[in-house]
Amino acid sequence: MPEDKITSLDVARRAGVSQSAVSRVFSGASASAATAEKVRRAAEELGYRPNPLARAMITGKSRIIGLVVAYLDNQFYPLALERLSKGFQEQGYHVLLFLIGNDPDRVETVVQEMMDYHVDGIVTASVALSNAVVARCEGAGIPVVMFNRGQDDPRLTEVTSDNLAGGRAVAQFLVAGGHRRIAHIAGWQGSSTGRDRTQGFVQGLAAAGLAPVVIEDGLYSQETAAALTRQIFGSPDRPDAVFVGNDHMAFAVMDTLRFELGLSVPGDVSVVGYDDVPIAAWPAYDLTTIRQPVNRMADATVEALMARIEGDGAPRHIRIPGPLKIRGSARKPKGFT
Amino acid sequence: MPEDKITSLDVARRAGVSQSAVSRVFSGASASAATAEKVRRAAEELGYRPNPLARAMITGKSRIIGLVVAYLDNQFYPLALERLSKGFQEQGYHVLLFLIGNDPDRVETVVQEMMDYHVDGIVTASVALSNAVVARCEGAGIPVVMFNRGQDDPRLTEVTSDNLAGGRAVAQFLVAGGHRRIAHIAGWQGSSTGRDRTQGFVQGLAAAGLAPVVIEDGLYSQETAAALTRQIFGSPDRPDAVFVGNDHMAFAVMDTLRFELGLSVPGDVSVVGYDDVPIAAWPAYDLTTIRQPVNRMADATVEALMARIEGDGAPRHIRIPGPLKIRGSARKPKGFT
DNA sequence: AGTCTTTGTGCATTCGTATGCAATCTGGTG
DNA sequence: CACCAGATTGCATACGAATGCACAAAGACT
Repeated sequence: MPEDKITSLDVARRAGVSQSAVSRVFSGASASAATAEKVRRAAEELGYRPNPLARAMITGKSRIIGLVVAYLDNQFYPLALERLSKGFQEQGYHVLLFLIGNDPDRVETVVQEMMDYHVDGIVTASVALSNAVVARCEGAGIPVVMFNRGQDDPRLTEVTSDNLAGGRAVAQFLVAGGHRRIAHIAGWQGSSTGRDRTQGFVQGLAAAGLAPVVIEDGLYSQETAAALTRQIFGSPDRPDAVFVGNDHMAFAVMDTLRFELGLSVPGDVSVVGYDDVPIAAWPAYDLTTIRQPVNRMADATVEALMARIEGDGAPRHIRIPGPLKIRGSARKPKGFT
Repeated sequence: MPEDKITSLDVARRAGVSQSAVSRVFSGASASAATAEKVRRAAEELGYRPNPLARAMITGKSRIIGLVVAYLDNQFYPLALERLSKGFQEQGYHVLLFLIGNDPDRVETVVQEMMDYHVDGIVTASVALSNAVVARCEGAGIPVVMFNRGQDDPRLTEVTSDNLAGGRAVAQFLVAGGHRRIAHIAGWQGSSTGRDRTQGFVQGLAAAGLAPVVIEDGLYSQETAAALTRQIFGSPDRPDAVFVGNDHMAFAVMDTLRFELGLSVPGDVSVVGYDDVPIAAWPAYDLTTIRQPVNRMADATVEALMARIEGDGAPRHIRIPGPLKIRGSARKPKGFT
């Protein structure tokens, strides 16, 4: 098994053809059946594999996708990452992963590094992009798709679920359940998802002539959510329902309600989340929530990025609807199932 | 802001030096202070950044690490991934991520693809490697570190927690708690972690003159674990304690015990897990478990791989101890806290 | 049979950086 | 002031594959 650095030239020699012939066979350009056969055989025997780095240098296409994620501690992101990664691999691309925490400066650095590697495209998951960064990618001809975040930039492709509609659906559901004193521990208001869910929710309540008795920003943090829960539900005139900006915070809210405040869910308080991560279906939580279709969102992301790389397609804003998933953490209105 | 393809030659011209001078300044080779200054200034003005692909072609070093993971649905892995990724980034390396599910053939393919990209090193997380694959990496001079899995191959560096000791600790704890009828829903016996934990556990019980009343392979699957729970704890002469091969299965076990079988944990059954993922600390589970120090394991992995890339250091087997984390899901022996 | 296409092939060059070698320069020393 | 060691620098080439161009071969057609 010959292992050391077989180049196209080696193959060419063995097949009795020129190096360019080998290149053409492997890059799909025209070649006669006879030549192709000889080349393939020789390549097989030598264990030749084209060097993607060399190829990238000439063509400018690396077949690498840059993937930027802030954190992985919300189950939604590992799942998205999994699907995205597999999707790109199926398309013959590879994934260069960057985890940046929430340091906005890191984004700059990281985008720069991706451009150094001549990535063919970039996916950002729940990461905001400054105008300068977007402009730079645009200038370099690198398409960018934002996953699960929107910023209304016409140069960007965005894939989100319909957070506005989701928020509204939660409002309707809680109202239909007879709740009138409803609190909202919101998703981080610095993010489009957080804002949209809140906005939809407020609209939905308004349509019923109601308003949240309290709105606080949970910052997508379990600690913050737990603290807010103590504050909001610590007194006797507490609300009897709460819409929480994502599932992970909702779990913290439920735990705090049940194990610290001794309240029953949904007996004393109805809780609704957002995401429908797998944990939401675990019996311990059995959380009513809006389903974000991760897989469909990831697939759409892959598809959209591929389209932009191939050249077809302008930036689009893709919004995927997410149904309400009714479970046991919130009082069920009659007629709902 | 000049954005298009600035090369070292452009910088050279502007700085009035040769291209090689530029190269030397950026690759840390010798250069006079004056030249370096001129070059840096010119580079700065032009917005020049060295092309890592071109560099990789010459040097054979890509500064890319290949990272292979099977799944991300056990919270342990996203956390590991996060830490590993950040660690490598701090060292100036980049991470090419491969998710392979549990298809053993994918490993072959994926390793081949990593070698195509001339990765400087490979980390596999909970993935078994065939001898052929190990040999090929060895032959290509690419160091491999296995994270959280061992296969006693002297050519490989492995980082695991001390699963044997962990299993033993669980046995001692349960015995000290007065349990005598103890079941074991094991981690996948096709993995070293699963086998070692089981072996340690059995040894630990044996030391007290006991043996598990039943051992079944939970395959690291929640569905399987739930099904086994029904089977094992469905009859009146059920065990009063169970050691589960990892936390994620333990959550399913607890849910099944409580919500399907109507049993109390730890009242009727003590449950102990393995990993101490963050969810284990959530009040709904409050799971007693063996802590796998993810961060320390990841740091050790980065460090070990770096060492091997730099050339120093032979393959090592690194075993990091993991303490028992006592919470509320298992009866506490007197004297333990 | 002769000319025009079409298809396939090889030659030479290119991508952007690193590096061996030889030439030049620097400063120190006798 | 001449000379030498050491430090810098530029030149040319290499890494491995892709591609424009010119040319050769094969087929199409009158």
